Amino acid sequence: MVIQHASHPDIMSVLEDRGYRTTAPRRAIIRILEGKGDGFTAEDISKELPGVGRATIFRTIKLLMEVGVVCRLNLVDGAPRYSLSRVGHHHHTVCVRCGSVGEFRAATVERLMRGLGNNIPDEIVGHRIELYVVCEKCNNVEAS
Amino acid sequence: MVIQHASHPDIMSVLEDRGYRTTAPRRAIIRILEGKGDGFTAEDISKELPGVGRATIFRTIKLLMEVGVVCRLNLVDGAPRYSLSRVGHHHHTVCVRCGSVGEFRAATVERLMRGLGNNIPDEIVGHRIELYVVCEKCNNVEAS
DNA sequence: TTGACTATTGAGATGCAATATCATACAATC
DNA sequence: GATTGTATGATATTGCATCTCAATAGTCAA
Repeated sequence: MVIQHASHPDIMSVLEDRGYRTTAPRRAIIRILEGKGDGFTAEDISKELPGVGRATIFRTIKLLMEVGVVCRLNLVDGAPRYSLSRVGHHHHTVCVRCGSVGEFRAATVERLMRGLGNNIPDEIVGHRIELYVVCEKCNNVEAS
Repeated sequence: MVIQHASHPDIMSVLEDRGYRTTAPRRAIIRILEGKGDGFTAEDISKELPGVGRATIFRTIKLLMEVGVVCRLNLVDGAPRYSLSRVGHHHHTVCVRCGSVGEFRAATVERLMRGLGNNIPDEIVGHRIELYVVCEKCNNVEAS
């Protein structure tokens, strides 16, 4: 169930297919993203690409969200975090110790959500789940 | 399952029990909160209480979150919204049309979350669920 | 009740992420 | 290579929230 190393299609070509232009800043940003783990911030990218304007970073991230390649997490504290969507629909785990972010998906969750529709008067059109966890790494540190 | 009019204990006395002082600004803010529906913003309150400083609004909201009376929603767009926690643990519905916020809780959700623990390597310490819906009101408007 | 102690407040400055503006640069197409 | 319109970058600006610090006001003991 945990998503580990599923590869994603070439992100740049996804943009091209939608008629967006291939530009150097976009390629640079995407290259960074592909190298990063989940849970990066816009600031992270900006630091690694001092030659690229802030606005372009945000614009590109927004673009990538629109095409479904990147998704955004609104954590309670700190700056919003972004992560690559290696699969279409998924949810996130957030480590309360180190802040690392992971992805997961589970069919049971989706079934449950559909079932909830019978119990509330509103029409459900989407959902979002975040699991707060202590990740393996932090758990091991604690144990040692 | 839907939480409708469950009453909450006197909020001010919750603060008093924790040793916080009973002050006029706090009473004013709490009175506003009690009259409001779910999903208000800090700005809403600030507008209704021009005599109270912004900092105090935010400080008081923060305080109420700490004692568990108010909870915060990080929506994708717009300002963060707050709502009274009429019950301890619950989740929110957010109408994608009008932005209204509701609360719900369901035992099945909680059971499911516990079950998920067996499927991911991390230790689950909490969770958060948001349902995006078209609320009854908006649905009716659409139908007419 | 009075006074002292200390939490709390308010006005404005400040921090920080994100967006808007707009002249310029450049990718795509012919 | 010329043309056209998208994309960019520097900067100003917005928006939410917090910090600062002197002044205010709750609380408690006497």
